[in-house]
Amino acid sequence: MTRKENWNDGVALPPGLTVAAIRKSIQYVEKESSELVEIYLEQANVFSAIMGIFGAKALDAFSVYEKSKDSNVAQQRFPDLRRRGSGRNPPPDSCLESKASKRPWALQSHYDHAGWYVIWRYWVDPTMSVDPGRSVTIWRVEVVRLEKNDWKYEGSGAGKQGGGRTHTFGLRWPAEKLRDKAVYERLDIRIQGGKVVPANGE
DNA sequence: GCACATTATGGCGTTACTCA
DNA sequence: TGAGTAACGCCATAATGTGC
Repeated sequence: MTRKENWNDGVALPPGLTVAAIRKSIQYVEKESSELVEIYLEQANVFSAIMGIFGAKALDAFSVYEKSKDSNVAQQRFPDLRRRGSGRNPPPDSCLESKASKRPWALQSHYDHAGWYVIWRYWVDPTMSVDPGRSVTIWRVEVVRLEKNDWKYEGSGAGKQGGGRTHTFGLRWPAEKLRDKAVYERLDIRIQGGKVVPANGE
């Protein structure tokens, strides 16, 4: 493998989560999602949701975190994952949320739950120029413990008068909060002009 | 003044629950 | 049983803020 990558041992991980589990998860998500790029081209938001789901699925398989046994909860309630044996209403330290985004820093959610978050930053490369045979590349993975007040309410103009998105919560100062939380980082991909691009000359 | 990050606001998708 | 509501999953872009 020729990819240039960096693993940062200094990032705090939630109890029981290992770097090995994250490594396997990255491989799994990249492989599975590469086969679904058509969805990205069709509708990016749906693809991104699927990326998050793949992330949760991988961590369920490779770590001590697991999806809720109650399928209703697993499908739509916080958290995506909980530590094995942490019970029905796990404390924030045992909650793990899997999120995927193609944006460099920003993080949006529909809820302001406290807990651990794993963020899969991905890049879609239909020409497969960065990784031959692979059209989806995870270029950074952040692991961070967030509190309720790290989230800022972002209102919505949607209402009786007309459409719009439903309200969201956005992470305050994402770049500052996440800068040193990257447990994994590709060195041959960087942020330029607020966009993700392959580094020149690689 | 430029480059970049952040904020605000526009959009779309699914599924489950509640209640008339 | 069907409509409305609420919960979840996101992206894009223009305007504004900030640091060099």
